[in-house]
Amino acid sequence: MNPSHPSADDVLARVRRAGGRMTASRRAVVEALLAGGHHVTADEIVARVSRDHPEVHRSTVYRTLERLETIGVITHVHLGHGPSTFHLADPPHHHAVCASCGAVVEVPWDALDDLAAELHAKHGFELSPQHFALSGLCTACRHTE
Amino acid sequence: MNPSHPSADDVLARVRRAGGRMTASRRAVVEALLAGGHHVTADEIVARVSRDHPEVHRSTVYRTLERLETIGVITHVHLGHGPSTFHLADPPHHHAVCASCGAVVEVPWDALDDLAAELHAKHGFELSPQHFALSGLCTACRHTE
DNA sequence: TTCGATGCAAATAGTTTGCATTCTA
DNA sequence: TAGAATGCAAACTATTTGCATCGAA
Repeated sequence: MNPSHPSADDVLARVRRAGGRMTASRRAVVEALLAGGHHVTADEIVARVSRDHPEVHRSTVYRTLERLETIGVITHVHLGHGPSTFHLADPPHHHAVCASCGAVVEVPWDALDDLAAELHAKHGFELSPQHFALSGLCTACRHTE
Repeated sequence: MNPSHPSADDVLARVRRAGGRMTASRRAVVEALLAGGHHVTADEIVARVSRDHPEVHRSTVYRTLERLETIGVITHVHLGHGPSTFHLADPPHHHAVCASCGAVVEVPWDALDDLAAELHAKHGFELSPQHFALSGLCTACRHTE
């Protein structure tokens, strides 16, 4: 099992271990999540699931994502004004979003170490897994503006 | 005029200079914004405005905030899952929100300088005025958990 | 007297919830 | 066969928009 890209079975096994049940809908959602790439919105998952399982409802997708997040398989991040995006919880990283084209840059977890230290020293604030994206301009957009 | 806390007249003057008109509703919204402290939601402004001017509609509040943001008087930031919060554009600062109690810590603009440099060097990403908050735990909550 | 601003109602996006039913363990 | 999970409809929160009217400059 490759930790950077677990299979649907891996994920469902974790759900079971956490006391959850394994259903067809659940599997469909998990497969859509994994097939959707690094950052997927609930809506993209709904669309993908609907292709093969039109009976699976939006609310089931939301509830499944909530469950997966609770047991730590995924997290969600707000990349902008639109919907949340979900991604596997590992490896931990931050997000920087281009305000112009929307490109998402994944920033290694430890890039914020110094900032975290300063926040802690000066404000007593302990930085924890990033829930909101940093914003700015990516290389391409910086050069065309 | 104290730049850290302009009067309603100051703000309305800027609106006029930008080609906008000065109306009673506009003034009411601006006054509510200034009276509301550092970080106010649109809803808090609506509530405050409604006390003295019940006829002013929510949409007017949103449209006024949009106008103020366009001309650079205010900016808005997403502190969490709820509504956006608005604050005067100066001085520029970032936000760190306690995930437990919701306390907002204002982080000086230059605290992210090193991070900005690293993002730029390694990812070609140019960090720009923060639109999303950092999350973590404030001192008090860190000690009681 | 023009055109920006307003009030209202309705639409929108994203997400959540109550409830009866279904199906896994 | 208990109770977790589902599907559906409806509610909900935050925000935006179309449109006729109003009013500042």
